[in-house]
Amino acid sequence: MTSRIPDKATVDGLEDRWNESWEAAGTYRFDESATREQVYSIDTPPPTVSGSLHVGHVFSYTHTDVVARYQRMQGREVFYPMGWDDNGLPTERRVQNYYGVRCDPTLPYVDGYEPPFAGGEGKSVKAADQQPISRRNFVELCERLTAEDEKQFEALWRHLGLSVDWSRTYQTISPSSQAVAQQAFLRGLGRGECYQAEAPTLWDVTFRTAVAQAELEDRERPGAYHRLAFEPAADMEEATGSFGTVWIETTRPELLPACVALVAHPDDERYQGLFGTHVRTPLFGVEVPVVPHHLAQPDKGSGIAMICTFGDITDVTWWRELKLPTRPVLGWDGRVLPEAPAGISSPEGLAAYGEIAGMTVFSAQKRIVEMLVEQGLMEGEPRPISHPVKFFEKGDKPLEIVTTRQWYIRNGGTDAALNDALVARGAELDFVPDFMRVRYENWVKGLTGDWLISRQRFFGVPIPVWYPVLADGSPDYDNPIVPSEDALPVDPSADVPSGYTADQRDVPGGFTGEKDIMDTWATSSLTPQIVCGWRDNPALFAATFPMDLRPQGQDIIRTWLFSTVVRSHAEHGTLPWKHAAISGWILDPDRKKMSKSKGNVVTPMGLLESHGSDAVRYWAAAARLGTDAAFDEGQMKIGRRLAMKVLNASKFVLGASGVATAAGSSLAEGVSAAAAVTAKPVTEALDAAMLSALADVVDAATAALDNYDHTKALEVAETLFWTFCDDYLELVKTRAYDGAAPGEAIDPFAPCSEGAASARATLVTALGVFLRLFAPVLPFATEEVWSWYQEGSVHRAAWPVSAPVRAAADSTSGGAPLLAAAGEALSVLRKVKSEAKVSQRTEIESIDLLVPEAKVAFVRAAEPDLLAAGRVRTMQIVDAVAALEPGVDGEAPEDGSVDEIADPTVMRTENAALVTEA
RNA sequence: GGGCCCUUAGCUCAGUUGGUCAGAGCACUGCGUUUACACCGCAGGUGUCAUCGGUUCGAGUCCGGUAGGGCCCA
Repeated sequence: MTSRIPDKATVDGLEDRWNESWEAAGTYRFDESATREQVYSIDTPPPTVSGSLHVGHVFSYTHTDVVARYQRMQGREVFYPMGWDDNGLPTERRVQNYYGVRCDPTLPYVDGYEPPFAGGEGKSVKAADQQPISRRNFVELCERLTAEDEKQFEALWRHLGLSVDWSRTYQTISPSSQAVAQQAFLRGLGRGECYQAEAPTLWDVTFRTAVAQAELEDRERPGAYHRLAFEPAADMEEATGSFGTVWIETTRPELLPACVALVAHPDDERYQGLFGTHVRTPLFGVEVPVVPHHLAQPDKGSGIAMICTFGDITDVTWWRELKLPTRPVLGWDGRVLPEAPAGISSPEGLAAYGEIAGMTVFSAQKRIVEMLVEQGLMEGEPRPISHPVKFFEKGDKPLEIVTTRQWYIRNGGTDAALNDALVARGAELDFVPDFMRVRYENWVKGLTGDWLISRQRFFGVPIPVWYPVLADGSPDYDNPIVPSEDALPVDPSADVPSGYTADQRDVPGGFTGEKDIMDTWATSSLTPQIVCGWRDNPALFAATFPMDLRPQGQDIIRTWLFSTVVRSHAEHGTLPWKHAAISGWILDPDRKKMSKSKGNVVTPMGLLESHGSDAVRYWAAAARLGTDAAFDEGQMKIGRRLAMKVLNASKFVLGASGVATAAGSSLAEGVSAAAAVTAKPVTEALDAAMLSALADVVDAATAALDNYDHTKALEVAETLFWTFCDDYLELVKTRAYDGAAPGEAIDPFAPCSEGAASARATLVTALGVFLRLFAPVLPFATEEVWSWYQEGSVHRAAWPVSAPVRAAADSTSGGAPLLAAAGEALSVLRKVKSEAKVSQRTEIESIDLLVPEAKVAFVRAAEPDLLAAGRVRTMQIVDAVAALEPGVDGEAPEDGSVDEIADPTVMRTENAALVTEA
């Protein structure tokens, strides 16, 4: 072998070598001068850097990379940036635990602050042990940690071989991302899509922030029904005469002071006479009406329930639709408010309230129950149940509902026309696989309110408004002061609005800054605008937007995908992308969704290092979009075997064709040798059949990839490649060597027999096609081979087209069936030796090959190659059907095979005479 | 409670519009020191296509029911 081509091929170590080379050559650099028609743009999901990457990420990002590499080879200029989602609550929590700190916005900034420790990963630090620091110090720590995380993420992605343009990374917290988020917000404010409202809001008491509908999840939690006595008020006694105590059942007796009504189903006969009359709440003695509403469930508890402001979202619906008063009792810390709500006025009521004021929900419930029991207002013991309770998906305490001023974006939750328009956008989008569209539609049609975007947190994009401070010192929320777009990004808590001076902050007649930040989705819903340069690079924006592809997980269709559609629809009146490719989950071998803990045991970098990146990519590419896949290291081993096979088969092809000899002197020689070899005519039927089959595969793989079906593309290429290695190479080996002795270097420019030239042309042509077909999935092994005898990168080479391959093959018909028939014949010749338990090198003195009639011509066409590959001296090819007729083949089977079980559609042998070694 | 996906060989999965669709690979067994490859090659058999009905000349394939698994939403 030459020095260029290693004596012993290996897939190990290719990652670092080629990553350096690609970086140096700018192989994946995006050319900004490209036009929209030339560009293929991908809206890659920015991973949350505060989490860790797991095998699921490797899986889905590989899918996207296969698309990127394919499109690049198709000649598109691929716009494939990578972002980091470092904005938001997950980062805050990680910083708290990693550095043992907590943000206290009232504290001053400390220059040169160093946290108590670093690296407290994994364990959570109790709030009491966290050092309180200023907001600016806290944000600096967030930035410091995310920068570290981002380095590690990039290293992993590079090792995996993602062909992103690493000069185009972005962060969702960067100033330019903030500016985009703020500009989009201000545009929305101008159009009325962004608005603020004082309304009941789902509230996480741990994080003390509002939470959006999309961030909710139900969790089954134990609770208990408490049966409480409501005494009739005067009007009820009058109306009903004898109606006594009304018993209701509730899981939240602590909300009794917030009770504003009782509700029953309008058709519930038990309570017909009560509607419109009043009862008095136990302990607090507040008169509340009994009202009918269809959402009341007659079969739950006693069929009549108390409405509190607010116990759950049904309470909110009742409160709104029935226009009930507001009597909140919980504050944003999750504790009972110090002051009793309006309505409680009796000394007994106020005294009872005093007993629970300031308590947590848990303690308040306990105390209320004690009081109810003492006064005989509760019947029996609490009845334990298990019921679904709303949680913030990242929280661990049940959500409360608190009335606060918040910012919203219209998303069709309150506007039927907008809802229809957004459903129509979903119909316009090409979901891969198509059934994922249903998830989008279900979500959009089921929205019950607009998108709440304000968060009472610290690390995020500030809502870019100020408010005038009125003479009484209160903010004038109705008249926000906005910055100009060219001043963005702004931090209203630090920056001063134009027309004001810093000393006017928070004083009457002055201004006050909005303290809330935006939810992280309010920024990440703008990834197309961020990466495409909407704000600051109009030429780039024109060349890349609307984008071609949004790859993402199915779990965030309702959040990321939908919110991106909402923003693009509002700002640009278009879809943000044409296609949405949805990857499935990785499942444990026991078919459960891969858990975080298990995902961490198998670290992605460990996998890549032990199997090789190409092997792991193969495993990922072998799973279809939208389909859950098993975590299967066996599949990675197969991928590794394929990559090894690519290297070894390539070594053979280049050696037997003589290209390796030329490449040994210089790459340029190798290139011209490959050109010279492939320029020779393909004269042999078997060679033509190989190329014809290959042309079919090129067409099938191309069609599959155009359809985002990387699995099919890989499968067809892989199947033919194994036929190429196992059968075709073996068949033409002898012919291609053209009499060269073992180890003898073949001169690719020297004259050779027509048959050898035909074989060599086919081998080198096929190799070039296979390498390019595999390049998107196995970028390292294919690039390695490409470098042995071709200039430039295989990843910038043109995707193969079938026409020239087919043209080279058209001298003889036969195609794939001929190749298959020759392979089958080779197989039965091998079987003779395998069953005789002798080496495949053993020669066959003579043999009869019984061939189904339809294949006879094919086998004859490949006869010389079969004789050579099978080491057969004389072979009689016989029609298998005719052979069944006694005497037609001239003799009875001598080897004892029985004709009556023979199937004339199956190729087989008879009368084999092996040469016994002396 | 509603929606979506899945159930094919021991395992992981293909099976386009109903008609060679009963398939691949892995695993397993046997053989083999081949002028690419031991991180290898060759040769082997394995299935009531979850289940029950229906449509059809014909059903893994289309329709309905049931059971199990997964996910999403109430």
